[in-house]
Amino acid sequence: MERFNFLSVEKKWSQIFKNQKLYRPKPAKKFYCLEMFPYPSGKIHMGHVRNYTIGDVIARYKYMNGFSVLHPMGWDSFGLPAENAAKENKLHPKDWTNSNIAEMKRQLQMMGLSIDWTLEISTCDEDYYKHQQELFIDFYKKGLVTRKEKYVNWDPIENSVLANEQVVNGKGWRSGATVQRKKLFQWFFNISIFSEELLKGLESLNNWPDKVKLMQKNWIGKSVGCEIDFKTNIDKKIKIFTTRPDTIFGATFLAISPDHPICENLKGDKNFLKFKDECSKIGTTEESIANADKLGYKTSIEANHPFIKQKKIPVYVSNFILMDYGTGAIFGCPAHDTRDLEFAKKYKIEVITVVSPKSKDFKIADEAFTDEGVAINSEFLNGLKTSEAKNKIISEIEKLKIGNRKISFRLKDWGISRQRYWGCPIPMIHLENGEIVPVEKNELPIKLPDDVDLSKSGNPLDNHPSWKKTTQKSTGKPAIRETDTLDTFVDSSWYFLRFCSPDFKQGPFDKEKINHWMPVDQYIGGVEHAILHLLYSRFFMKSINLVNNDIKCKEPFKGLFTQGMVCHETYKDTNGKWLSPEDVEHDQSSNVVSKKTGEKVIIGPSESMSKSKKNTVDPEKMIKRYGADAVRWFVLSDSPPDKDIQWSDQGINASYKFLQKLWDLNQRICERKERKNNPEEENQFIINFEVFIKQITNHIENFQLNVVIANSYEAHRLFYNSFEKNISNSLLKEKFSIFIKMLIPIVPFLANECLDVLKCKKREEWPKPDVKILENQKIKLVVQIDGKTRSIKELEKGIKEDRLIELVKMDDKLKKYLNDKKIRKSIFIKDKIINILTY
RNA sequence: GGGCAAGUGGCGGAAUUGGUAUACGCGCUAGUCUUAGGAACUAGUGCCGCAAGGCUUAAGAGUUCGAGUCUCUUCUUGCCCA
Repeated sequence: MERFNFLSVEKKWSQIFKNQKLYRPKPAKKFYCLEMFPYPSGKIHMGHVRNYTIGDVIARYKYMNGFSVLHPMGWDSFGLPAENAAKENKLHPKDWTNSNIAEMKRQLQMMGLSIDWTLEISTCDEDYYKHQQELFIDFYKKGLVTRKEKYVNWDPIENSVLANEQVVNGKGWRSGATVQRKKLFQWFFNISIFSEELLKGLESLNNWPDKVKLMQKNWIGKSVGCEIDFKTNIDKKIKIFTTRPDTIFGATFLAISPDHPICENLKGDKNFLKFKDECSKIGTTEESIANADKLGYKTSIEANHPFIKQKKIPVYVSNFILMDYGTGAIFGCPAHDTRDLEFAKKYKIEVITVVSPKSKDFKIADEAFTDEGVAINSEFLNGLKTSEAKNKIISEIEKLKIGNRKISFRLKDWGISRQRYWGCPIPMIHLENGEIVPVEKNELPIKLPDDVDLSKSGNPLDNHPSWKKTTQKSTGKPAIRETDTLDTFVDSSWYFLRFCSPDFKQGPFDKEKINHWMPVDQYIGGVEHAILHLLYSRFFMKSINLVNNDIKCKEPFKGLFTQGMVCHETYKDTNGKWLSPEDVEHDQSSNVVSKKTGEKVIIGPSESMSKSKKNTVDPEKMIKRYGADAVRWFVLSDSPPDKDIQWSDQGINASYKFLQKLWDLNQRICERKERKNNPEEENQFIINFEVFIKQITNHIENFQLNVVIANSYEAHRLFYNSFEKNISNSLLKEKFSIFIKMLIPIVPFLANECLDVLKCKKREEWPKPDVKILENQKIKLVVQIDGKTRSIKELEKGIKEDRLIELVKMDDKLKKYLNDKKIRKSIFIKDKIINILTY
């Protein structure tokens, strides 16, 4: 028999897939299937293969179910690596990027994806970033953009500002350099004005993983509390923020940040300056502050307790209060806050218990009680539950006009300035009088200069001899261009809109097209973007709604799926150097050894594939060796798509072997000699097959693609075993063709080729299980006696309990379990189970 | 430190959501065919036991006729936030 020649079959079908689109005419419902677009780093990796295979299964499946499917692809092509590569290889970032795109596109096209490549976009194209500059100006005019001086995270290696979320453990996420604190003028998107809406919008996202919604919720970090002004013995008040105003009667100190304005009064105090110095040594990241010893400096300032006359409260400057959060000042209630208690013990501050788990006597000893409870020792709050006490005290505070209810968010405005070359220029100009204004829209795009010197340190656009010098168009006055470029997260915050009308000239998008295709019905990508990219995209959608009042879509991604990573064992030689999977082999006694030296290799844990650990597997090599279908099959087969998957040579080999078997069976079925048919056998065969239609359909709908693969193995076995049965050729072939059709989304090359051989023309429709056949099926009823399963009986549907007990009593095998015992009770679930209980 | 997941054979993992635990795949064992097998095919494969049978979903309790699934306690791992 002829073996499956994937090389020629893939060649044939990729020509067809290239022009095959998944659109259908009008009455069909739309389905927008999108996978996160890649950064063109050079070559595709297994993570891409997994991501785009999952997306392709969904896109093709939805198409077969009658949807008109938008399935585009593009390139997230601005970013620092292009500049670094340019420095190393003396290639212009544009050339480096574009050649990577060409290479990766070629590789993606080997995979058999149902992408409409006519929609391809690249964020570093002028055609794309021109419209991004338009959006920036629109946002600016709506007050969504500000420029402010702020402490920033400065990465000394990248010579650039990092967003908070790009600082990991006090280090730059890419460079690994220790981040410094620096005060700079920066451009910001005012994402925080949407805090409440971004939080609320999460509730409508039913097709998002709960885990992602929770992460976003925590990131936005809404806390309800109040601000309270404390009078002091100097002429300034101290405004504090607290989420636990109900503990005010337990307040025994105030703590303020070393950066608090009131500290200006202490500038002459040598001890204070020494203390402040000490604080800055600890570092500025929230983590190091949380882990550091709680330090305090007792000032001479005293505050008055707002509800206890004559009570004076000491004011400490403390290293664990951040100026950025709330008002930069708190009242300390040691009894009910862990950090406050630690602080109080260290400085021997009074501890007053004001909340009790029950209403009885209760006193704090070694551990703070931070849960909700009942107020005690709190005058007019006594006996109230925490939530009631909060409301009461806040209304009291508001009555006395010493503070008010306040909702505070953790979400900060999004700093978008980057001092880099390879990014979208910010379309603003600085006039000589200090005014900063947007350029006219008809001047767009503000293009990046091609002739740029990247070898100097600092901001390349600022270093450029002439680029920044310009004039204001309306007045002819000289002006200086903004030399910061936009964070690349901006590029990816609206690309899904551009895909709906990638050639639209008059603006970022054609509203009609957006109203048709948006929202993205299914978005698929890595969980590492769970917070930032998704939050920023949601912000863009809200902002665009603010600028345009005729856009229907409020949330960009209706459905979200986050796939797991592709992992591989790691290998090190005896010198501790990383070895790639290609450098190792199994010797005769099945030890893993180095190919070069023959020495034993140390096998490390399976980790996410990365170049630094050399545990990557090249997708193109695998496709060339096993075929694209086998690679697709494997990345779906071994683990649930949302979990990590282990790449394994045995696994890909098994996939390859199975697809060969499937091909063999396909051929055998085509050449099968006719048989006398037996209606009963045929009937059973039909029933068995209908079950698979139902299972495969349900499992795709639930994203259980690994189970779809398992079902397919089983379905194959059904046909394999039915080959010798008394089933007519036409029936066997008809059902087999339906089975192969269901494999189109998973293995499009093989499935389409099989269908050609089977001479099956209609292949655009997903089969529906025959409900009648499934309903008339016999059932398998579990018989338990005293809770133990003793038999499984195949019976007609709808059998009655009495009749069943009769059957059990007569059954030779079951009789003995009943012996002569009397039946005490039986639990009967129709068509499912009977549990007979004896005395 | 806080929050959220998860823990099922030698391994990756199923389980119609409270009703046959271990589907499917890998690996392993035996056999057939082959010059050969890292090919193909057949059979077997949770644990104890010759068997009848018993035990088994991290550990322990609880609810239930019935628990991998629900509740509580403990342990372990992963992720996110600090």
